[in-house]
Amino acid sequence: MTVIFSKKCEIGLQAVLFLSAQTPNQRFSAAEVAKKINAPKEFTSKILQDLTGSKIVASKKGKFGGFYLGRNPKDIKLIDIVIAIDGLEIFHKCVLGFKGCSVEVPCPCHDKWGSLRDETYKMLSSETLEELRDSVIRKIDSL
Amino acid sequence: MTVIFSKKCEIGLQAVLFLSAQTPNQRFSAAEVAKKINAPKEFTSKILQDLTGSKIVASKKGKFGGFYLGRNPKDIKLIDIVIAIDGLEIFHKCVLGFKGCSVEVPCPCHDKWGSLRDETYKMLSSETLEELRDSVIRKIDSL
DNA sequence: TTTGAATCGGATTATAGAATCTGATTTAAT
DNA sequence: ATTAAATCAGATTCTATAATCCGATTCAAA
Repeated sequence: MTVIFSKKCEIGLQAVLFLSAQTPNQRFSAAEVAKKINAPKEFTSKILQDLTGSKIVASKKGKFGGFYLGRNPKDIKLIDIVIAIDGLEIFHKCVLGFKGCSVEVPCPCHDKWGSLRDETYKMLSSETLEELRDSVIRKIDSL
Repeated sequence: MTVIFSKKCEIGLQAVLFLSAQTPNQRFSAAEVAKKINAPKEFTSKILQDLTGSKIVASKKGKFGGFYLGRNPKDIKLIDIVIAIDGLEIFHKCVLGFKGCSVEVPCPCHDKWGSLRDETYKMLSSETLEELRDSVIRKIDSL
C-alpha cells in the first residue's frame, strides 16, 4: 500500500480544518472533533496535543476547555500542518527511492516528479485557511 | 513521515530497472541485484519472487539460475510494477483522507490533486522500460 | 547419479506507525 | 474547599510493514 500523508497527518489536517470551519475561539473536545471526522478519539486527541507545540492549535484545560485554532486562519496554511506532522521529507526524496538522485544523474522520473512535487507543495501553500474557509465549511458540514 | 511508494515498491522498481539495464535474459541472483541497488538481500529476493507472479520478472532455479525480465521491455511500464506491489489505492483516495471526497462535496484539494494524480499516473505509464533504457542504464551505472 | 549452487516459499522476527489506556493536572462552578 | 469536566503526558498495546531465516526444491555440470 502507498500513502501520500501518514494517517496521523491526514487526521491532523482534517481536525484543523474542522476547527477552522467553526466560530473563532469556540472550543471543542478531542472527542467532538474525532467524532465529526470519524477518527479514533484518543489518537485525534494526541495529534491535536502535538499540534499545540507548533501553535497551529491551542487548548484550554479544565471544565469548558477544549481545542481551538492557535493562530489567525489568515496565518495558517495546509503545508504548516504537513510540516508539523510529517515533515518535508516527501518533498526531497526521489520517487523511485534512489539515493543521490540529482540533475547530474537523474532517475527516469526525476524531471517530471520534480514539477509534480513542486505543484503539490504549491497546492498546500498557496492558500490560507481563511481563503479555504467556504470550501472547508461545505466539506465539514457534509460529514 | 510520508511516502509515495512503499519501501517494497521502491525496491521492486529499482530491481526491475536494474534488470532492464542488462543484456536480455542474463540472470542475476537476488544477492547481486540487492548489492547493486543497496537494498537488503533477503527482502529484495522476496520482492523479486513476488514479481514473478505478475510475469514482470522471471526466475530460473538451480546452478546458474537467477532473475531476469519476464517480458519484453517493450511490454513493461513502471506502473505495472507499482500496481503489482502497492496497487492502485493511491490513485483513488483523497489526499486529505476524507471519506467520500467527490465532485459534489470536494475537499479543498480535490481538483488540484486530481490533476496531479493523473499526471503522476501518466508519468508512470507513458513510457515503456525499452523507452527508458538509456536513462536507466546511466542511472544504474552510477550506483 | 551425485554434488553444489541457486531459487523457492513459508515461517519467523523486528521495527515503526497507529491506536489506546491511565493517572495526574488543570480549571470553572458550586 | 470540593467536585466534575476536561486536557496533558507518558506508558503501553496493537498492527502492518520491513526484514530475515531456513528447510525444501530445482537444476546443470562433472
